[in-house]
Amino acid sequence: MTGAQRKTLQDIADAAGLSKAATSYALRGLRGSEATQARVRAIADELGYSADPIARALANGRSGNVAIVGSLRDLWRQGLAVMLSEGLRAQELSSIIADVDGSPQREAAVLRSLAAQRVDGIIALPVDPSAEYWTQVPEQTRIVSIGDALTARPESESVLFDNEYGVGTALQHLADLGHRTVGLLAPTLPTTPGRPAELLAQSLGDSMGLSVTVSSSPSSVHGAAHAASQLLAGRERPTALFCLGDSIAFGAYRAARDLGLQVPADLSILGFDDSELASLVSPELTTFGWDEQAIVDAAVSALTMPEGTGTASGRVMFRPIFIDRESTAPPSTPSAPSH
Amino acid sequence: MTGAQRKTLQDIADAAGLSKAATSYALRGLRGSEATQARVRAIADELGYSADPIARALANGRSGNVAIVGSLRDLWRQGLAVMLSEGLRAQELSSIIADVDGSPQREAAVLRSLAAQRVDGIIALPVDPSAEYWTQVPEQTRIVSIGDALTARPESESVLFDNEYGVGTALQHLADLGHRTVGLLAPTLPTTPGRPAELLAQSLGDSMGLSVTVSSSPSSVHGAAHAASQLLAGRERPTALFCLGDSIAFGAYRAARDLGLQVPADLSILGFDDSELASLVSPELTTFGWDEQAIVDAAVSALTMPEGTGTASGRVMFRPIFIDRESTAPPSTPSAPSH
DNA sequence: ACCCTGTTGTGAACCGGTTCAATTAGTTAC
DNA sequence: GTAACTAATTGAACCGGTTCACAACAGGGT
Repeated sequence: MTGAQRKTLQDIADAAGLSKAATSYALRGLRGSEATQARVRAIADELGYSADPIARALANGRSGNVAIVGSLRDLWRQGLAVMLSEGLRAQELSSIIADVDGSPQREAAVLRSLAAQRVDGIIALPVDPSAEYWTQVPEQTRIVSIGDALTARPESESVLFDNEYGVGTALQHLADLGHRTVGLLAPTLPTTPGRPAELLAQSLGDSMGLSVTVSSSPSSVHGAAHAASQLLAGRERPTALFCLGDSIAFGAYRAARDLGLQVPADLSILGFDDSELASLVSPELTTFGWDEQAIVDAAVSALTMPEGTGTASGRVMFRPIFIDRESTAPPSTPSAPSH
Repeated sequence: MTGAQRKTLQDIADAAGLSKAATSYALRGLRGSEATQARVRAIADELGYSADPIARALANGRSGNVAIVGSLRDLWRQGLAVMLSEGLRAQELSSIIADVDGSPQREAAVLRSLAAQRVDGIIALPVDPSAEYWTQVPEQTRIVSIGDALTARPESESVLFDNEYGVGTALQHLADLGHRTVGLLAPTLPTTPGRPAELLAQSLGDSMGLSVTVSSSPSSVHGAAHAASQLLAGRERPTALFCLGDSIAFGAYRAARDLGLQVPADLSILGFDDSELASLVSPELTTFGWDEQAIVDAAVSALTMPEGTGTASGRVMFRPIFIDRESTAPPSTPSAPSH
């Protein structure tokens, strides 16, 4: 039934008694009288015409598809990737999702292969934001990075997270509850030198009189459980755990359960990146959420925005939203003075 | 630094002292002597040439990108979508992910808009597999559907799930434990008439002497909690709940907790679609898992496979894998005879 | 009338590949 | 030595749009 041949620009031109050129201009409203434009437009959608994106892409040099690259291991990023793809689709852009699985080597490789694909934009959830390889992609390919700015590419735009605010409120919350020693579980991000969040936590903790022990953990529930139990097995057991990622927090729950610790009575757990499951586990996880849709919109519009519009600095910052649920409480034993 | 202009086919031709045509053939190994082919190939990658996918697409009429459409609400499908996108990328195919959010109307609309995009393949996780609108997409666009075959498009290939086996093992497991009345929570899928799983459960349950009450539930944790508590509030409270989807199962946990029921002592819960979180909740969820990678590979190869290769029927079937954890147990009170 | 400017419309070239039909070179056969 | 056939190579057309440079024509001003 769908046997009708695709209509081409020439078909419309013929039907309108105009040249290809005039028709092309008219359809895009670039030239010709109002009357002609309307007439051509009418004919076009009467015949069910729509321009072939491929031909158009070839002619004007842009492919119309962008890549979403980064480490998509955890649920949060995975969801974000899907939302981004959706958001781009709304702008008539196709997307390629490339999971680099947490490895800078793969990230570099993917970037290289992307060059051949002629993507005309990249949204990155960078594994290694300070890597040099980000300069390998041609300058005219716009890059928007989410989470961290690309140090090697200062002209690229970024959507940042206000970690200072997040870490600050988290530690303040714990300090207010009376905790004195807290453990911080940060995701393992290979090569990235100087993780801002950890450093922030150390200095902010200091100023609040908290002793913060930092430990890194894979983003998987199992890996995190392992990392958490090691942290809890230390001689000065922290009374609260601040987990940079809900998956890690879930791992911490498991570790607590394995060690026979009650949450939040014996151990407070604080998450990050509110997931749908956060309110499911028992006790419900106190965590930080994001306005994901806003983040996606910001990233998409940063990518599609004409040159240098928007914020002067080329960066937008989002604040996490504190969601106080049930997994934090004052420490049961007032943090003993050393031993 | 990356200032070098893109190499075009003509550049290679010049460097090799051949015509554009000869070069094109040689690069693809379609014509010319072995020697020439090798030489051209060498020159090409010495100059760092790679064919522009857009120009190629225009010339041979296929766009090289496929769409992944369907309801991507739950974590499982979301993860699958990302894996599919990855799998397609490995075959040099870009993908467009379109979430239709569970609405057949949106599904129809998305399909319509996809036609304009000239996708040359679709992988569907159909909301309404029996809808007529699947015939709207041109026949030459290959469709692979996952989960349900498209009744309106018998020629399309499908990757199916062996529900009979899954439901059978699930009910058998519950029957063996001594349960007599079980509730089935199936996801709400609007318009889909005659949900096979429900029917299956009814008849299989009959043959095992089980009384199965079917109820539908949204796939979100909250919605499911609501649906579950309604089911549990019925006068003949089931002693076990079989949830078609882990998210629903998590909702059931929450409902049980709200009602003060112990899992699995007072209520057994059985999930479906093993998620990473299944082993996290307490007690760990007994559920069914899938070999997702195999499913993805099957779908991708069904899409890329040349005409009519593969299974004669055009369908592959996967069996869920039973994962026995902690959330099922014999019913505490032997299922009372009515009241 | 005449020049100037501004708008509408046009043919042709172009984007970067693929493919057809025709030409040229290279073998083998008699 | 030449007919006969196969393999290598090529120019030109094509895919379906966009864009440039220029022609045709309108109205305004003096």
